Amino acid sequence: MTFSEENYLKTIYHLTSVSDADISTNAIAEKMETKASSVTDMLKKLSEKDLVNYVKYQGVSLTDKGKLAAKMIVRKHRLWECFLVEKLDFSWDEVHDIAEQLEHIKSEKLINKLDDFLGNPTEDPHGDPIPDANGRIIKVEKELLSEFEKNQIGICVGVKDTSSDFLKYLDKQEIALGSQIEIIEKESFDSSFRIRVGTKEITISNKIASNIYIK
Amino acid sequence: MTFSEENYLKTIYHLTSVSDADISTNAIAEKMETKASSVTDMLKKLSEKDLVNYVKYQGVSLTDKGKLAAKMIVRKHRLWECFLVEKLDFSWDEVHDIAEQLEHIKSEKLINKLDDFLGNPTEDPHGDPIPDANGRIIKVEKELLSEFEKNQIGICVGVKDTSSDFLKYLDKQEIALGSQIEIIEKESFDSSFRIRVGTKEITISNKIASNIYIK
DNA sequence: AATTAAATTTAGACAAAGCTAAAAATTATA
DNA sequence: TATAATTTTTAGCTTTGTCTAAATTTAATT
Ligand SMILES: [Mn+2]
Ligand SMILES: [Mn+2]
Ligand SMILES: [Mn+2]
Ligand SMILES: [Mn+2]
Repeated sequence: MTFSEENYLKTIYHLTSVSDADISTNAIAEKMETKASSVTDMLKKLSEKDLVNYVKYQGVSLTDKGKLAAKMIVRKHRLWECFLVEKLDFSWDEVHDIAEQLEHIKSEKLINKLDDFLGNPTEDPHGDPIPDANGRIIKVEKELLSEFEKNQIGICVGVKDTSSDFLKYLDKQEIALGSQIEIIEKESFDSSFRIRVGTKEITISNKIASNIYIK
Repeated sequence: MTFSEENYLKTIYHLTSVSDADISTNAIAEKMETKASSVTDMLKKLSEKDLVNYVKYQGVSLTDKGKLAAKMIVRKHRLWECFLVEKLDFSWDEVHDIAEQLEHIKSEKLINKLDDFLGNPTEDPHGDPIPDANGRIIKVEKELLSEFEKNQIGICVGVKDTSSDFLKYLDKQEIALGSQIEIIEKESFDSSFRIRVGTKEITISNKIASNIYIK
């Protein structure tokens, strides 16, 4: 399997996890910053290899084989992110791009040994679940901070947007995985929030609140 | 720089370290298990990028820029081999192929942090030197066991052949880096050796002896 | 020095993965 | 429902890295 094929599978997998319905050519093209015509070419190839169910003009979905392959790539990506943060002391906003490369290293033995070396983590540095060697995922209940109401208290357990910019913003506000967050006020006009993080009180926009997962 | 370009540079670098003279197209083709015509194409491209000095029909050598690039790839290869052996508990005969993939990961920060994490090793699991971040190499004096004479004693500090087969043979004979080796007898007929490794006495062929480095 | 052999390069082809522009199918709208 | 807009596919071209077969250059041998 080529890097490119792996990247398409991963993208389809991620798009599937939000929409459930078949994925459109354009959706893939947009997410991968490529052209629809290139996507069509690749879908034919992946279909030929029984990794996706593809019907012309009707969108695409992963086969069982394709889904497992995608999960294994996600597993590698997230385990390498753990390694970078926990062993090499990278910050959580620096690891994604490097993991994008490392996820394509081919060696089952390597990834399983890495998994053990890291103590078989179930979540990556952004709170996303890590599939095990069989593709099984432990799903954790979590809600967006934006869905919370006044006086509710929760723990930050993940982020929806994992861009470096957003993560750096959270660092600045001292919001990290494990931080306790209390809703002091919810402004009805713009749905912004007044929250308490640790000892500090801050105001965050609704856009920020809808990218933080709370439990 | 593409994977392929990096592999050519590395190959030229390794061939240079044994012969010193300009490297022939055929020598590169043989080592890379590719065709001479493919090599010619690539040499033109590398020359265009000032990574090699290439004169048609006259062979090729690395420029300073090319040599530094090659050393950085070797640095990554050997540091990853250390990681695999020391942290993930791979044996020395399993790591080369995985390192062939890992050496192409692009991130200076990653490799320097990995270097620190490993305690800045100067040698890889096969006794080969690891260039530092500036490309400097600490050369260690070493001689082939085959050059040794009766009654001499030395320590195994490296291997010339790093194939899995040879390394497994050494494992079987309980020869490892750091093993003390004493020449008991050198057979004049076939230049084979009777040696003592630790408490055991064994006989090895000249071919074996000329792939073990001793200090 | 002439001829033969070996090494090297060139020419032309191919697969992978991308692109643009045009055609076709689907969906939305008047 | 007919037309317009959007989405998707096809056709044809490009780059990278490879190959085979033919041509050229260099080296070796009579
Ligand atoms: Mn990531
Ligand atoms: Mn992540
Ligand atoms: Mn190696
Ligand atoms: Mn090595």
